[in-house]
Parts: sequence; C-alpha cells; structure tokens
Amino acid sequence: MRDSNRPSLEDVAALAGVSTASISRCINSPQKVAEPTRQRIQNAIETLGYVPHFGGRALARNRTNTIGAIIPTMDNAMFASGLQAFQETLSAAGVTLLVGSSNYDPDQEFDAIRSLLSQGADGLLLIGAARPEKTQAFLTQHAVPHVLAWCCQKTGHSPSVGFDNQKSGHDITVHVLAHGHRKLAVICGLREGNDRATARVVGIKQAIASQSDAQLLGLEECKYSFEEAGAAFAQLLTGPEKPSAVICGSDVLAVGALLQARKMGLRVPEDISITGFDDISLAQVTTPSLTTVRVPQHSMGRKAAEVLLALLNQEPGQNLRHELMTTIIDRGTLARI
Amino acid sequence: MRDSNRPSLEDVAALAGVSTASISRCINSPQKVAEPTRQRIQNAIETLGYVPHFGGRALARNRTNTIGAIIPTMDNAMFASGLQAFQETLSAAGVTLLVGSSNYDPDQEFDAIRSLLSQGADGLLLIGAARPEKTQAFLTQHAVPHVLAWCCQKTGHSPSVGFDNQKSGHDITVHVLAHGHRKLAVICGLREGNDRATARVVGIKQAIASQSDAQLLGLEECKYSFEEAGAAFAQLLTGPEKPSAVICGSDVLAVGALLQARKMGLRVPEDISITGFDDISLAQVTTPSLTTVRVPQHSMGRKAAEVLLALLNQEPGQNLRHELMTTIIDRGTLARI
DNA sequence: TTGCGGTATGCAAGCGCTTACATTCATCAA
DNA sequence: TTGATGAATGTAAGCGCTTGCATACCGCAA
Repeated sequence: MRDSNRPSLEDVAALAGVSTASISRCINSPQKVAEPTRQRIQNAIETLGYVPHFGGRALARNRTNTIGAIIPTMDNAMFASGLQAFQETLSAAGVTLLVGSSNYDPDQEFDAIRSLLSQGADGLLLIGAARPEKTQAFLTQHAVPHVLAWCCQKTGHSPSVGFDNQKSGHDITVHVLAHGHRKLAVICGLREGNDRATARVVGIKQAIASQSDAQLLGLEECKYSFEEAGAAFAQLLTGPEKPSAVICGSDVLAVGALLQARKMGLRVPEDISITGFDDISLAQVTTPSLTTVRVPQHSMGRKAAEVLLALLNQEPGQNLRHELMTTIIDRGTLARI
Repeated sequence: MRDSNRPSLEDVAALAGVSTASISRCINSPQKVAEPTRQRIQNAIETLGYVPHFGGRALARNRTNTIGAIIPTMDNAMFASGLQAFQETLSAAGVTLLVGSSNYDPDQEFDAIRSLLSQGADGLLLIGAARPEKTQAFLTQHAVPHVLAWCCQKTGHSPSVGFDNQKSGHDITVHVLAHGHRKLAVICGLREGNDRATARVVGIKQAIASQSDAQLLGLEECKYSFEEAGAAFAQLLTGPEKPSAVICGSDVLAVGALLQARKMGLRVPEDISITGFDDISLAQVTTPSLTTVRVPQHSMGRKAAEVLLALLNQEPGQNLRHELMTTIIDRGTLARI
C-alpha cells in the first residue's frame, strides 16, 4: 500500500467537486451530508478505489481502532479458541486485533506490551494478573486501558474477565477426593510468573489439607509439553508410595501423563487416575477421554472484548469484573476407589 | 494511550535542548547524531517516558511496520503453530502482526483483507491460492505485497510458501494402497473456496485411479468438527460395500471418524483403517495414534514471514516460491491387509 | 589568515485526515 | 419584506513525525 498513486481525500474531493471536509464527514457521519452530495461522493470513492490512509486518520483522531492481545503462546490450543472469540467480537465492532506472545516470560511480555502500544494499540488484553512491578508501573503510567483474562481479580484495579483458578483447582481436587482417592500427586506448569498455575496449585493443596487422611505425595513442575509432562509423571512414580491419582494443571500436562502411563504399562484409570484442566479438544480425544475442568474460553474471549470496547468508548456503568464459572467434566480418567 | 499529557517529540526536544529533527534522527539512525547529544536525548526520552506516536510516524513514513494475516480460524490447531512461528519471526524483525479470520468464507476473507489494509497493514499473509476474481483484482489494483501459505503456486504471480496439497494427497493414498487397501472412502472439508481441501482430494482420486483394482466407495464433505466428521464417517458405512480404509483431509476429520468408529464398535485399524492430514498434536494422542501427513507448519510460518519481510524491504534476488516437503507419519491407524 | 570539506544540527515543509469555526443559502414567522 | 434560524458545505488549523535542504561549526592545508 505504498504506491504513490494511492488516491487521497483530496483526489476524491476534486472528482466529486466538494471539499475534503465533506468527504470526511460522509465517511464518518453520513447523516451530516445531504443525500445527493453523498451519492456523488460515494461514486467518486468507488471509481477511485479510495481507502482512507491509516496514519493520517490515526494522527488526526489520536485513535487507531486497534487492540493488542498478548498471550503466552498460540502453539497449544490453550488460548486459541478464546482468542478466536475475542477477535470475532472485536472485528464485529470494527476493531482490529494485534497479537504478541510472551512465551510465559515476563520480560518478553513487557517488550510485547511496549511494542503493541507503539504500534498504536488503543487497549490491551493480557493473560493473568501477576506481573512485575516494572510492567505494572508502565501500564499505570501510560494509563493503558486493558483487561485481564483467564483470571479474576477480587481486588486490584484492573478490569478482568475470567474464572477463579484457585477455586477451580480446589473443586477438581474435592471431586477427586470424593472418588475415594487419598494419595495424590500434582503436575503443574512452571509457576514462576504464572499466577494461574500457581493459584490452581494453591487450591489443590488447600483441598488436600482439609481432608485429614489425604496426602500430597509429590508435585512436579514442567513446561506445557507432552514430553515434559511425561517425564514429570514418571518422576512422581519413582517414590516408595505411589499416588492413586495425579491432578494436572492443564490438559496438555494430563495428556502427557496419560501417554506416559500407557508407556509404563499402567492402566488409566484402573491403576492410576489422571485429571486435566481447560477442556481443550485434546481432552475428548484420548482413550479414555479426560476428566477435566471446563474453562469457558469462548464466552471469556467474547466478554473480554466487550469489556475492553466499553472501556475504550468510556461507556459508564459497566461492570468491569466478570467471574465465569468452570465446570467439572466427568469423563474416563478418574476412577472411584 | 490517548492521555493528553502524552509527551511528544517537541517535549523531548525542549528538555534535551535540541530540535525535533535531532530526536527523530537519534531514534531512527543514531549514527547520525554525535555521542554527547545522543546521551542527552536518551535521558530526555527516558525521563519523559516518550514513545513515538504511531499515527504520526505512519503518516510521515507511509509505512506501519505491521503485517496482516488472515487465517480461516484459530479455533482448531490447524493453523495455530504456523501462525505462532510467523508471529515470532515478524516480532524479531520489529514488525507486528494483525490478525483477521475468514471462517473459510471468501466474503469474510475479502472484508478482512480490506479491514487489515485500512488498518495500515504493509503486507498480508493469506492461506491458499483460490479466491474470487473480486478479491484477486483488489489485491492487484492496490498492489498489496502478500504471500500465500499452505499451498504452493507453480504458476501465478503471488509468492508462496507451502507444500503441494495434491501431491501430498496422492502420496498418502499410495501409502494406503501399498498397505493392500482397495476399497477406499474419503472425508474432506468443504471444498468450495478451499483449494487445499480440493487439491488433496484430487491427489487422492488420482492415486486411486492409477491403481486399476482400487475403488473409491464414497466421499463425504463436512466442516472441520469432530461431530460432523463422525456423521460423515457413519454415512460412508451405510452402503452395501464397506471401505477398508477412510482417508481424511485433516486430522480433525480423522479424529472425528475415529471416535465415531469406536462408537459404532469398529476396531481401528483391525476393522477399518483411518488416515489423517496435518499432524497436529491431536494426532499423537488418540488410541491408536493417527497415521497422517506431517505438514511443516513451523518452518512454513517462519519462511513465510521471511519472504514477506524481504518483499517489503524490496530485497532483490529473493526466491519467492518455496515448496516444503510433507512426510508421512506412520502410526497406528493404518493396517496392512 | 583564508578557504575548503565535512560533520552535526536546525528549519520548515509536508504526510492525509479530522473538526471547530465561518460562510452560504433556503425557509419561514412576524 | 425582513431578519432569524438552521442545514449544508467550505476553510484552514492542526495532529506528531520524517527528511531535504540550509546553516553553523570545526579542523586543516595552503
């Protein structure tokens, strides 16, 4: 789009025989322009194939109609469908999505934030609530409109759309305990800088602690990959006491564990139970399919977009904290003892 | 970022005691500015927390350093990891990614193209080669730098980075035939407007045709969902003759078929073989895991970004057509007869 | 000392659009 | 008929940045 013969407002104005102001009005608030003129302008626009110049517009309006989202990764499906819903909602409102990824690294996230803002993002979608002081300060200093997703803020000042990770971790654990399991183990993602993973574990531990005869035999942290999760699973089974259930902080981890269990000749759930978290499409596909926690990704993405748009349009009286509910999906990897 | 107290170049200039031109130079080509001045400017920038204004810059330069990608959907993992690699490569070059989605609909794709361009995208990533005349004309008329991915163009004038869908469809079919299968059936995505799906089927049919005693018992088209694929699979088994192998145009379809087969009490691959396409993570997770065609998503995404960047920088002598190779991954859903 | 070449910096003209304000013109009540 | 009113349009001043050109300055050879 850098052909020098790109038509400008002026060209359209000349063709239509009106001033540039009228063209601009015709585009941005058509009702301010008389019908016949509007027709003439429309024609001129079409014959020239005129498209408003983004930079000019952004400069004059001081607004880009662009929103940035920074997600840990698109590689696994953990965020994909939430992001898809987010994008669709924005798109329907004429706003475009800029994406950046952080690879679960706070520094990379900070860079991505700066980069997206310098690319003109009017607002941001961020995952989770925990971030370094530096990042937080930057957001505050620049008064960046933003919403946090995949988490829910009871306190703090950022709008958020998500669910209570700790409670969900607690819930699934209670569910596992209710199935009679007493010797548990946990596989979770790297918790440093990842408040969702951290909160889930807190919830899990809490539930275990409140059941006097239950014990946590081991906890392994690893990256979100089948291989690492498999290794973590193997590690958990090296001790003298074997867990009867392994609670995983994500479906990706659970699937890695499941695959490894099979490799080790363990039957799931007869020999050992495994639970996941997220309910991404992987979960319904394994054999047996995964008992897991369903996260309402789609509605979360949509709602997050709505909140952010409301924020940008300064719509008053909006509820800026949305807590969505997770559900336990009972499938085949959790046995009753 | 629309706080009125956002510092501008002028503010920085005042603080540093130099002209705005020097600041601009200091940012864009530091070697043109003497060391002590540069120091002073840097300080000023930091203390003010100055960030260049995107619109101003875009206007003056007539370039946004932004690239748009329009993919059918992020919902399933089919494009996610390619997109991730694309984004990472762009990001390393200081370019930001805008995303749009088409839902496999040419009209939506056209809208997305216009929208991304009007958002200032310097170039575009598009999936596949087939698009309506209208869209094609638009791209040509506006001289939009773009690269096609997930396909490879032998002719035509658009740069492309991808693989030969037809050949890959042919290959997997030959592979199936080599396992002794003679009664085949196919499940593919909706082919209208989807040249990848179409080409794969062409390749499949071609391979079947060249083996005189092989026959194609049926072909079902459906959306990329487990449910629809399951229904398609069931449909294929209603005829008097049953296929011994079902070739699927995507892993999502294959998994849907696999799930349905199990539901119908069919053992895979003993009673019926199933093959997939794409090798997304789903494929290694099912039981048995999926025999499929691996698409080099990651290198495709990276390469596509490289080509597009070269295009934008007018780097000469670049090879603008890249054909990557697919590989057949033999896992557990294809039996030898 | 003078003049030259080269480097560091400043000046100011845009880039394409939006919008407050000014102008024009038709309409209508007094 | 006249002045007030308001709708439709035009005028022109920016928005914040880049960049070609002009200027100032320095060191050095003649």
